[in-house]
Amino acid sequence: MVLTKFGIIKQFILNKIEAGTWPQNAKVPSENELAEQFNVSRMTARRALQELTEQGVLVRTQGAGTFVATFKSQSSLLEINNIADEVSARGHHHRAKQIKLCGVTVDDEIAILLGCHSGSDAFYSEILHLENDVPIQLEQRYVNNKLVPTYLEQDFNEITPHEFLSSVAPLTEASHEIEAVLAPIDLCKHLDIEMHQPCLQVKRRTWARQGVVSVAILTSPGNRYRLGGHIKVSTA
Amino acid sequence: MVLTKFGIIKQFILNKIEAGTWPQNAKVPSENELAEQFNVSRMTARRALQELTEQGVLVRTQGAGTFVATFKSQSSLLEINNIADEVSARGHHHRAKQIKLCGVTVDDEIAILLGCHSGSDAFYSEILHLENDVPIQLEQRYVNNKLVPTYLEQDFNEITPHEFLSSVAPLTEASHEIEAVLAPIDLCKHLDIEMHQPCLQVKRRTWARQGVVSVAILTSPGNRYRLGGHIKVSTA
DNA sequence: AAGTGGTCTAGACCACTTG
DNA sequence: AAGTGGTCTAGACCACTTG
Repeated sequence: MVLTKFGIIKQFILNKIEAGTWPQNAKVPSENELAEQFNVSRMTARRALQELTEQGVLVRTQGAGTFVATFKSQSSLLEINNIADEVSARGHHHRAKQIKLCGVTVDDEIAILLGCHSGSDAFYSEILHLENDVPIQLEQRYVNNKLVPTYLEQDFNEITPHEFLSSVAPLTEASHEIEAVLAPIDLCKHLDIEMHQPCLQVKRRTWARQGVVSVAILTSPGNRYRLGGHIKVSTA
Repeated sequence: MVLTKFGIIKQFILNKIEAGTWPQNAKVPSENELAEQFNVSRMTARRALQELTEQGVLVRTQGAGTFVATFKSQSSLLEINNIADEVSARGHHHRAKQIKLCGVTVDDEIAILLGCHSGSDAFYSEILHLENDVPIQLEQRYVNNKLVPTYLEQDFNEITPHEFLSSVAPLTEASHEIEAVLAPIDLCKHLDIEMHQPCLQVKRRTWARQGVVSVAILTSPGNRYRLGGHIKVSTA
């Protein structure tokens, strides 16, 4: 892995904050100071500060400077994938049932999301998650077969795709879309619900360093599952 | 409002997508093409493409090009409240219609959420948000009458509750619960949907420094609204 | 081989905040 | 007045994908 210059500067800043050297509201070096210190152009130093600001780690004010944010915005969205832990945390029993595990030819939509070509091959898994033996989520997942060549050799009754993927290609990024939908009839059967029952559907794309690892479509009956989150806004 | 050059290019691209000229998966002009067309440097054209990619509007692949994304991220969780800005960002027209604005006696559930006693008084507003005159969200909001005594004097056809509340009691924290539900019949009427239509419902509690400011119940037709988000894990 | 996006430079001018 | 962040330029080299 080749490190970028702005990545090195980001890590430097994160380390200082992590170590407590720069506490909340502390002023961090200016673009010019970082540029000189790391012997890079101002634009490169700027990019490091900019990305940490977008991540909610820093707060910037024109004319005044760049500061460590007061609260770090946290999101439980990152943990959406980890339904096994979530169920366990409620003191309930989690079980996963592998419905499908195979290779597929990807269509246009999935190809773009996975960052591969339409018509190329990928792996596909379909897993039903149960909480105390009640179905709470159907996980349909397309996996990049180049990044995870051993995916089809797993037994997803024993380990969740999320756990397995985390072990071979640690998550670095994720994006989600959350929608309310009516599930198609085959999904209704798996989830043991009526067709008119609203479902929460999360489409999630996950990245590792090497690129897009997988695209998951998570469908849950509206009356058995909800998402929650708590966010603290960085304030001055 | 001073427009930036990259802002003009972003708007140009959004308009093309909006108009259907560039459908999903369509290739958009390259950095060099945009730079020439708008007579700007490549870095400026790049920034427009980059920001739209971060917003989930575009997808980029090195060597291949930039494409219109299949899933459009519509809203990040932090900005759930700010539906007016969100609609404007899509280049659409936002309008709000005040349906109710009154005092109420709170029941047990709302009392707990608002941090007051059951049977005490609070303010209540009901506002319908429209995007290009199509209803996209019904906002039911209970407001702490001690922290915001002037709430009933506002005209929420002119200013959104979020804008008003932000001006008098800046947001410091928020929590959400997201669910898929079937809307009760009166909500269906306001939203102009059939009763069997699944809806995305967000219950949001917001804090200012002084305490809980308000509890909002945001209900949107599943086919007209979705939530999106992108998270980066801190990495080098 | 040509085109694309990813990173980076060394400058510039500006609006803004601070002492 | 000096420093800061915000925007922008006109170049450069690279890794990667496509024909």
